[in-house]
Amino acid sequence: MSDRKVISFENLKIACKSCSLVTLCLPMGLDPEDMDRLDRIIKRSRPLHRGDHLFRESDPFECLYIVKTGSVKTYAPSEDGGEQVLGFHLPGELIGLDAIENASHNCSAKVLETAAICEIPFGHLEELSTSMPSLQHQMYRLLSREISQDESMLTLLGKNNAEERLAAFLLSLSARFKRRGFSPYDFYLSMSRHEIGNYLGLAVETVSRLFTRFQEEGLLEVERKHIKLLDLQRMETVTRRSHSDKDRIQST
Amino acid sequence: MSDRKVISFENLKIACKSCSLVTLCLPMGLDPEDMDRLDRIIKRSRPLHRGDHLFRESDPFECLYIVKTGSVKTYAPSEDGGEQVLGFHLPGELIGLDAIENASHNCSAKVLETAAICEIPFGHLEELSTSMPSLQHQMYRLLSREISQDESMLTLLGKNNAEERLAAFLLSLSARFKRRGFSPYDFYLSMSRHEIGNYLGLAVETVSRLFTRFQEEGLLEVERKHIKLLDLQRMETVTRRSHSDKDRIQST
DNA sequence: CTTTTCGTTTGATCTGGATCAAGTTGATTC
DNA sequence: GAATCAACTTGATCCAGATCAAACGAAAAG
Repeated sequence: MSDRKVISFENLKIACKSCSLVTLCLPMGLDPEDMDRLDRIIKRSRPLHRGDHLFRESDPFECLYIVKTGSVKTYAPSEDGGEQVLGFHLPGELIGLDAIENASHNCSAKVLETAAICEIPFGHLEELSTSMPSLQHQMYRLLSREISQDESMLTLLGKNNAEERLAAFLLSLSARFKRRGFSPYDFYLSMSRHEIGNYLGLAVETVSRLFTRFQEEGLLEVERKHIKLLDLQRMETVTRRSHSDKDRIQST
Repeated sequence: MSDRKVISFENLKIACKSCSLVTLCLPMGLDPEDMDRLDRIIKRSRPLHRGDHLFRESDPFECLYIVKTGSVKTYAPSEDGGEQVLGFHLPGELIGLDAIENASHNCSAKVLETAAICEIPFGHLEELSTSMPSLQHQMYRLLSREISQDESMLTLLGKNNAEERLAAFLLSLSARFKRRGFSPYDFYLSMSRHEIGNYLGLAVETVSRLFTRFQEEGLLEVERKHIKLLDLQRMETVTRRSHSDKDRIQST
């Protein structure tokens, strides 16, 4: 009887080959047959809502997750109730790669905006990649990319001041929205000022003041979560405003 | 004629199965036959000396490197001659994993202490791992571990103050020396104060003052590069001295 | 041996961003 | 509508750690 309902559910469960994310997601570059094989092990859950967890720290590691729609943050909770935000994840991005090693998650993943998620049982994925060199290659690439990203984040936290960090953050979001077919100039933040600050190693107040300052400088317009970047070019230069000649380490 | 020389060179070129690092290195856990297959693609170069580069940023990515003896630092050079130290690498540690994605290195690797290095052509390794599930699994684990480590470094830089960072750094070195059969209490630093500071996002002077302070507090004895940790237990508590209840983010 | 050089230490001062303290603005509930 | 509450903003103050400055010591070079 409730055929319509089933059908509308199924709409969310598009196969990889008909998914708009295919060019920037895990199956990227697989040939149609391989993509089908991968497709068969992927589970597509009903949408999760703001505040829901994909997994929590110390949960047993079963699956990798890919954001299909919506957004997700990952964070490392600390004993005392604090947390370090590790990343914000947009459609097509893979979550959980840091859990492979010790078979349990060492961060938590929480939904920021209602999200459709693809679940990939890692055991199956690993098995599949044994007989599918292109998939194995893709996994190596994605793992490696995650490392590169973490390293540039380390550089950002180690070397850049507050305004450089926020500028870099906004430009990163902008570029990622662009790749996904959204405007790189005009978008909504799915995270709070608090979460941005936490992610960037800054206090909320600093983030807030910087938004105000950037607006005064004509770099952007901001109204709550709504951001309009007015000058990407100039924002780019802000990320290097303090080109610190300091700590050069002379070659030995 | 120079048989002795050849033999002494060959001493450095021990096969994985007779290498003392086998329990914490790439071939860890492979069965003897697989280990031999891996062994055959590994190149063992003559020792490199302080200041030599394994590779530089933007070099084409050909190989992964494993430190066999000595130590190596990796760092991201920036346009203006500065750099961000990304890591210090001890025997058994794999270097270059961040280069897989874009086929060229995005950091540089420089020898700190005369080092024997194993070179692993990545193309061959990837090929091999296609037909060797245990090797593939090991690669996934090592890539994942790198991500975990980078993430805990992000937390350290984002949340911890100067003394917590240095304490954590010393304990990390201590634990890694211990795993390698060296004393966890008594060791030599192969990097300068400057490089430690750079790695931890601190000024040289701060690092120096902290060493002095730790010594005054009876946590360690330091004489130039020589460190004696007197109380690991207490040092552990130093890494959490400021348990900042701040930035809790209430669950939504 | 003396001189240079580079890494390190120590002291004095300065400052970016944290912290503290009020508001303000919207959204949600009653 | 009023009341509550959470997210955000803005201002005032403070401080950890950066920066500046100077000296010291070890090791290398002459």
